[in-house]
Amino acid sequence: MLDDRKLAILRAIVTDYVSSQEPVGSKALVERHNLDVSPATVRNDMAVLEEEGYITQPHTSAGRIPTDKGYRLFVDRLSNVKPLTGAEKRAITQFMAGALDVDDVVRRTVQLLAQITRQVAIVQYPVLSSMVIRHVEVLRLGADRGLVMCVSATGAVEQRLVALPPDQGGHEDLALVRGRLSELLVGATPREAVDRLTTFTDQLPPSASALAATIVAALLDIVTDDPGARVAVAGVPNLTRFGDQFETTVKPVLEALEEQVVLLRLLGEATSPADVTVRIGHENPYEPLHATSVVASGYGTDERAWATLGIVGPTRMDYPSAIASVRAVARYVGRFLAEG
Amino acid sequence: MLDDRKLAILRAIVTDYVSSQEPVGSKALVERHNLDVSPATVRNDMAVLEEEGYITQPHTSAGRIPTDKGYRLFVDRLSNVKPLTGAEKRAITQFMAGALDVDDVVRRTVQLLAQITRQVAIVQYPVLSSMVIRHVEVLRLGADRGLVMCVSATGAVEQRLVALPPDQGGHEDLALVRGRLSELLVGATPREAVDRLTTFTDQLPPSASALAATIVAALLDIVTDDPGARVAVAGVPNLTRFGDQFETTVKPVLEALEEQVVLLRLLGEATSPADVTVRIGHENPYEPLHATSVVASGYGTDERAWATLGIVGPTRMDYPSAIASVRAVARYVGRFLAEG
DNA sequence: GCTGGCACTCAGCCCCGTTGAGTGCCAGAC
DNA sequence: GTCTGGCACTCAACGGGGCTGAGTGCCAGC
Repeated sequence: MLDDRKLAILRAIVTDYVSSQEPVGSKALVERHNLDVSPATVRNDMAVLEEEGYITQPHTSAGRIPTDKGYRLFVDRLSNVKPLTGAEKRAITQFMAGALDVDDVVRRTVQLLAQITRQVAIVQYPVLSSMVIRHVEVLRLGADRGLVMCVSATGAVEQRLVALPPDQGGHEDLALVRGRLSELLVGATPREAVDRLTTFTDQLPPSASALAATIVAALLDIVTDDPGARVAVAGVPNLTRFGDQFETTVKPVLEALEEQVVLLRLLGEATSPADVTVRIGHENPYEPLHATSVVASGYGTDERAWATLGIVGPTRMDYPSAIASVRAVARYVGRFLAEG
Repeated sequence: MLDDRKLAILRAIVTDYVSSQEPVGSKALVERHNLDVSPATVRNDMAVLEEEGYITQPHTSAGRIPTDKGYRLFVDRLSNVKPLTGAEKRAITQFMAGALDVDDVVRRTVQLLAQITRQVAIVQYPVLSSMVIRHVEVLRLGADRGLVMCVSATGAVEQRLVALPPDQGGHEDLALVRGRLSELLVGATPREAVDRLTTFTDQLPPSASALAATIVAALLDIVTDDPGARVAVAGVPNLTRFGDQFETTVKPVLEALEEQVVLLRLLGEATSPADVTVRIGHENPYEPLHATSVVASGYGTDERAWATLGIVGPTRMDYPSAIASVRAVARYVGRFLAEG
C-alpha cells in the first residue's frame, strides 16, 4: 500500500512541517529533499497519503500537514532517535551536579528537561511506595495535636498532622507507641508496612490504643495514598512560542497543569526509560489536549520504575529530539537517585 | 486643580474601562453615570485630566483609558473597598475547612484566592523564622549521609540532606549531638537558634565536633535562609482571559511565575492584612511586568506578619474587589493558622 | 462656566481585484 | 505501469479604496 517513496515523502512532510510550521507543498519537498522525482509524482503520492488519512490539507489551495495518524506512523517507523549532542550531555551532568536531596533532584530535573526540550516539562516525585522506610517519628505539637512523619532511605520526608487524645496519661504511651512503630517499620517497604500496621493496635495496652489508632491511620495514609501524587512543572513560558495556537494549545495546557490529577493521568504508567511513551493528539486520555502530544517515560532503577516524567507540547513537535531528551534525562536521573 | 467633577469623571472612566475593556468616550460616560452635564463639558474635563497625565488616548479618534497614574489616584482616593458578598464569605470558610497541615492550608488558600479574584494568585509559605522550633532530628541514612530536620510548632517541616563523616565512632556521638541540639533549640525562635548554634560546637568533645559542625551548618541553613522562599501559585489559566494582551500580560507573567526570586520580589515585604499593598504597572520592581498590577498583603497574627500573599493581573483590574478579597483572605488565613 | 453645533480624525469594516503557491488531471514518454 | 510536463483551476493572503461611526477639539452664544 505504502511503498518506500511514499513513506519517504511522509517523513519529509513531517520534518519540514515541524521545522517551518507551514503546510508543505510538492515543489518545495522535491527541492529540499532531492527526491529524484518530479513534483507531479509527489503530488500523486500525496493524494494517496491523504486518502489513507496520514496527511491533510488545511484548505484546497494549500500544502499538506500531517494528521495524528501521520505523526504516529512517523514516530513508529520513520524516525530514528537523534543521539544527544555532546553539549546536551554536558548540560545534563552539570545541571544535576550538587543536588542536595530528592526534592532538589526533582526540581533540577524538571528545569533541565524544560530547557533542553524547550517544552513544558512535568516530573512526578518518586513514589515512596517503592522505597524502604528509614525512620518513623511521632511528635506532640500541642495539647491536642501531633505530627506523624515517615522518612525513606533516600531522604524523602512525608508527614501528617493528626488530632491526638488530650495529653493525660503522660508521655509514656506516646514513647511506647513510637518505639514499637520504629521496631516494626524501619527497613520495611511500604507494602510490608501496610501488613504490619493492620495488626499493630492489638498488641498495645488499652490505654494507648486510641492514640495508636490515630497514628496508624496517618501512617497508612502516608504509606499508601499520597506519595507520588505530587508533580513538579517547569518551562511553562515555552508555551508562548505557540501563541498562534492559543485556544488549542496554550489554554488547554495551562488548564491541565492546574490539576494534579490530570497531569498524573497524562504521564500515565511508569515505563522503563528505554521505552518512552508517546501520545499524539487524540490519543491523550484527556480530551481538551487533543491538539497536543505527550512524551513520557518512567525513571528509576533497571528493575523498577519509581515515577514518571515527560513533556507536553503541540502535536507539531520534534519527536526524535524530544524522545531522545526524555529518555536520556530519565536514565540519568534514575542512576543519580539510585547511587544517591 | 482637580475639582470633584473631574475626579468623578476619572472614577467613571476607570470603572467603565475595567468592566468593558474598551476606551470610554464622553457621551457614553454621561449616559451611564447620570452626570448632569453635557458631553462637551465632560470632554473639556477629560482634556484637563489628559494634560495632567491621568488618562490617555490610544489614538486620536478613540475614547480615553486610564494611565498608571490614573489608576493610582483611583485606588488611593476614589475607590471604596467593596465589602465581600455573603457568598464569598461562605466560600472562604468552606474552602478552608478541614485543612490538614500548613502546606495544605497554603494550597487551599492559593486556590481560593485565584478563584474569587479570577486572577493568578501567589501565596508565600509561612516563614519559619517567625515561629518556634518544636523538634529537631538528626538521622543517619547510609554510611556517609544523614538527614537533618527541624519541625516548627505549627507542624511545618524543613529538612536537609548532609554528608556525614563515616560511621566509625559508633552511634554515641550522633546521639549526643542530637540530645544536646534538642535541649538547645526546642522552644527557641529561629533568631535565638542562630545565636545558640554559633557557640554550640565548642561545648562538645572533640570526637564529635566534625559531625556537629556539619549538622550545625545544615540547621543554620534551615533556620536562616530558605524557609519562606517557597511560594504556591494557582489560577494560571485565568490568564487566558487576557489572551488579547499576550505579549504584554500573559507572556511576562508566565515568565515571572517560573522564577521564585521574582515572585518574592513582586510580593514584597509582609504588611499587616489591614494594609494591602497595590503596585500598578511601572511601579512594579520587575520591569517586564510594567503592564500588570500586583495586589498583596502580609498574613499572620495581629502583631506579626508571617508571610505574604497576593494576586497578579493586568493593570486594567477591578481594584476594589481585588483589594477586598486579598485583605479578607489574608485575615482569615492568619486567624486560621494562629488558632491551629 | 456650561452647552450645542460643527468640522475633523481615524480605526474598523467590507468589497474587490491581483498574486502566487499549490493542486488535480491528463496525455504522452519511458 | 509508472513517471513527467503541461495546463487549467482554486483560494488564502494581501493591499487599495470607500464608507461608517464613534469620538474628539474648538468656538460662539447663553
